[in-house]
Formats: sequence, C-alpha cells, structure tokens
Amino acid sequence: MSLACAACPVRDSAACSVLEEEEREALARTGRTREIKRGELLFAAGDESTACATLVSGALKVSSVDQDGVERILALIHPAGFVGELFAPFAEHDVIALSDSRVCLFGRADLDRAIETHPALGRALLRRSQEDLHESRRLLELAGRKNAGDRVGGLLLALAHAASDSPCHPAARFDLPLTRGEMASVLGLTIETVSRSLTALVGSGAIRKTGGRGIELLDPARLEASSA
Amino acid sequence: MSLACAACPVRDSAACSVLEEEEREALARTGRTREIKRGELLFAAGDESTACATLVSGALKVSSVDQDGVERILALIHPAGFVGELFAPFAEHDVIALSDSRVCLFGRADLDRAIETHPALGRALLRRSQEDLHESRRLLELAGRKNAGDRVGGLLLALAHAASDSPCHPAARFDLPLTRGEMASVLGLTIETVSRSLTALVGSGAIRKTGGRGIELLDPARLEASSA
DNA sequence: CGTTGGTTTGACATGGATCAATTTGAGTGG
DNA sequence: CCACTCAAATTGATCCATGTCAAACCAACG
Repeated sequence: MSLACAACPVRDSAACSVLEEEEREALARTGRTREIKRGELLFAAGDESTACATLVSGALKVSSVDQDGVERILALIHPAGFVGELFAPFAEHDVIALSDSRVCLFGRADLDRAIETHPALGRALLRRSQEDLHESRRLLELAGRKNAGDRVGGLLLALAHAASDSPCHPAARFDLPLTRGEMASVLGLTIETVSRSLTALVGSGAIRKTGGRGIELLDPARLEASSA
Repeated sequence: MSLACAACPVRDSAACSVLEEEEREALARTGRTREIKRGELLFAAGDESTACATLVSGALKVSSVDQDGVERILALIHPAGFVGELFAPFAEHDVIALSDSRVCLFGRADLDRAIETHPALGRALLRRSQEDLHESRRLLELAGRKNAGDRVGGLLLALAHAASDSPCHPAARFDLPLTRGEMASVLGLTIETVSRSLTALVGSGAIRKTGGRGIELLDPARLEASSA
C-alpha cells in the first residue's frame, strides 16, 4: 500500500512533518505502510538494517532477550516515534508491536537520500533522537528506583503522560497498553511483584482500577515519590 | 583560551571532524576550551541550556539525584563524546567530570548556525546521538541484570572496551576510571555489593586486581554471562 | 605520624524472587 | 445463553540475594 499522508494522524508531529508538501510526496512515493498485529516482529536483532519506520498508530516495544531467556524491554515507542538504524549495519534490538499498529516504512537508501537533499529532515531526526535519548535515560532512572512500588508508580505516571493529549499533564484516566508481564519487563521486576505493587497502590488510595485495563489516577502527586 | 584544533587528540573522531578545514576554523573561533577538575560541574540540571561541549580528554558522567539524595549515573562520556541539549531549553541532568578533563565549549546559537550552514555537521551529530542512544540502552540492559555479579562483570567488560584502542576487543588490562561508589551508582547497587562482587570475580579467577585501580581480565568470556 | 577518603569484610534484616494454587476475564463453540 | 478453555492476574508461603549498619583496613598526603 502506498502512503496517504493527507489523512495521516501524525502528519504534524512525525519527523516528516518538517518537509514541504512536494518533498513529503516524493518521500512518500519511496515508502509504504504496513500493518502489524500485536506481538508481531517488525525488526529482529541482528538483521541487516535495510529499513526504518515511523509509527503511525498503535505502540511498539524495543526489546532484547538476555542470557537466560528473559525479555527486557528497552524502550516504548508511541505514535510519531521513529525506529530503525540510520547508521549501524545491523539492528541492535528486536522491535515488536505491543498492540495492533500501523507504520510507515522507508528504505535506508531512500531515507539517506532524503536526509541528504533535505537537511531539515536530518535536523528533525536529530531532535527526535535526542528525545529518545532522554526517554531512555528517564527509563534508566525509573528502573533504578529502590522500591518496587516507586518503580510501578513512576511507570504509571509515564504511561499517563504518554496517554494524555496535553504534553505536560498526565491523563487522569487511561488504559494500560502493557500487560503485567510487560510492565515487569520494563522495570526489571517479576509479574507477581508488579501485581502486588498495584494492589498496594490501590489500597493506599493513589489509584483505582476501572474495568479490565483501565487505571484512574486519584493522587498523582503520591506517585511521584511514593514509599507506598 | 581559543581552540587549537591542529593538535586536538580527537580531531579525527569528534563530530567536528566532518567539517572542512576552513569550516572547522570558523566554528573554532566561536568556541573555547575549558579545563574541568575531577568532581567539578560542567552543566547543572535545570540550568538554561546555553552551551554544548565535546569532550577532548578525561571522562564525564551524566547523573541525577533521586528523591532520597542518592546519585544515579545515567551515562558515561568518553573522549570525542558530545554533551548538552541541542533543543531542550533546560539541561535535564547534571554533567560532572569523573577525572580531570578538557572540553570544547560551543554556544547553542553558534552551534545551531553551524548545523544550519553545514548539514554534514548535523548528520554527524545525528550519528553520535544514535550511538548515545544505543549506549544508554546497553546500560539499561546492564543495570537490569538479575545477579549483582553479572552487572559488575558486564560493567568491567564495557569499561575494558572503552579503554581499548581497538574498537572491537576489550583491553586486557586497564585502570578503573570509576570509584566503587560510582560503579554502584551506574549499576543501581551499593558500594558493598560492588566490592563483594569484585572479590568474588577475583576468587573465581575471572579477573585480577593489579595495583590500586588496575584490573586485568583473565577470562573475558566468563564475564559475558557469568553466574559468578 | 595522624587524618582522610576509599575499600573491604562481617553480621543481620528485609524486599522481592520463586514456587504453587486460585481467581478473573475474554473468547469460542455448542 | 451457558459451558469450556486458555491466558493473564492475583494471592499466599517460603527463601535468598542484596541492602543496611558497623567496624576494620589501606594508601595517599600533609
């Protein structure tokens, strides 16, 4: 399927938004969209890196599997996010869909050419890369907290921010995009500990569970630095 | 002090190495070098971000202090590395010298202008930013390992790689650039646990301590995935 | 020497991992 | 609409690795 930028939900926030209309059209002709089902692999660690992608809708995870077969989630990708190796010859990590997703795929060569001819695109990708770096460091802080409860609280807050339309306020109510196992894998905990921490947070009145995946933040301040 | 690129030890590896001679001279005129003593602060979290820096010699850490006053090291910067916010208005984290260091400082405005006029510089910074991102994710994997011994082993290996001139082989013998406390802060452990893990690694014959800061890798393979 | 900062070692307590069993919820087919 | 199935989530009981507290050690340096 070829690209339909006009109707793209991230046309104003993805890296390609810095391009002029005709430049975008040119790039669009070289790319294509792809649907990915939950759990499906977009890129595999070690694969030759021949393509990059912008996430249009859904959510992705960047993960690796450590020596004893336990998955470790290294990054969460939200719509308008960019994944893929721009320089390294091989993919470093797996990229997998957390939920049914849609991406825009670009060949490395085409993308290189586009960056070459449109410096603004390069700058946009640089900006995004720096944001990814900050995000990664935030995750490092999060996963390094001492109490399991603090980690889970921090993750909830981060997910609430990601789910919010407003960039600076967390959503008061949102659906968890992650299973307990995935939350555990992000935080370096076990499923059981995540579950227990959540029930503790409910018990302390900081959050409430609404329906299956729903979470309501009752006391966001408490989550910031809770010894709950 | 103004810049003396001709004698710069990282003139072929830092981001500015992609510039032509005269372009580099122009950028150099806007920048200046600065000496930083061990423990000194280069940038402080929350400061208005008015400058960026390339590390010429020494080593830096990017760190933050969590709610209970414990420092968390989020990244290690080696010579030719780049630090500073290119886009965010405020610095996110502290940047501190791990050892006596020398940096090249560039004003944000000057750097923006240089990127604007020399797209190759933007691409070089993009490449570096992606490498930093990989580095950060590697750290995330490292700090997420389950056994303290594995984490310490992995860190030793990473430091050995950084200390090596060859890009793909770890140095067989090198000096630790970090105190026990700093290693603990990178790995999310305590000083005592790091110390105990090291003596365990010595006991198992994987490494040897030579002199004060010296480490000799006897069995690098063991460090990769050691249950030591 | 004595002081100081970093390191090592020991004893003990505890938070989270592990193992195991039960409950919940979302399909799926009758 | 109900019964069945399967994956995910919760809860409980136990154990161990690492945190915590405390003391001794060591090398550098005045």
